[in-house]
Amino acid sequence: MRERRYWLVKSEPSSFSWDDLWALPKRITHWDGVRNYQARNLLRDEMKKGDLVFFYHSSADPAAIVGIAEVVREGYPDASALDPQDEHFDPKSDAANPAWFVVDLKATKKLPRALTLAELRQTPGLEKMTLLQKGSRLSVQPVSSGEWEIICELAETG
DNA sequence: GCCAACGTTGGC
DNA sequence: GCCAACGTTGGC
Repeated sequence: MRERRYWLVKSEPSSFSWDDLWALPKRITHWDGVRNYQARNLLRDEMKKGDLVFFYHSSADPAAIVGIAEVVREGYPDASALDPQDEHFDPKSDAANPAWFVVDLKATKKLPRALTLAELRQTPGLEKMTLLQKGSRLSVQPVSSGEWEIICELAETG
């Protein structure tokens, strides 16, 4: 077993929120619709069962980390890319050689309080966090174990 | 709603 | 392979 790694995924709550995930049977969803190669590589190759994931609300008021999920199934092809009826359909992808991948995420813990982007920016130790880099738009991104601990502690205080 | 930053596309 | 144009993301 490799050591557990940590991640962050973004979702716009107007399309799919933390509460939406929490309300699902088993609180599990396919993390589909990602159409960025860097993020795809993480979904396909790097995110492993048991890894933990911050759930982040983007384009929200306020933008914030709101919960923790766990990877419960590792990378497999994204069916939405193959479905012409789906808004994420990609005509360049095909079943024999899928371009896009998903993992399954299960909501495991709602944070005691939301951690806003503004608060994260003011927190020592998070200066290098991918989320906080200027122009960072990656919707699936790695979080270091140090960053993970700082953020979890922050959620328990204040 | 604005706009900066980024990724992708396509002409050359 | 370069780079301008375009579409998207996402904070403010």
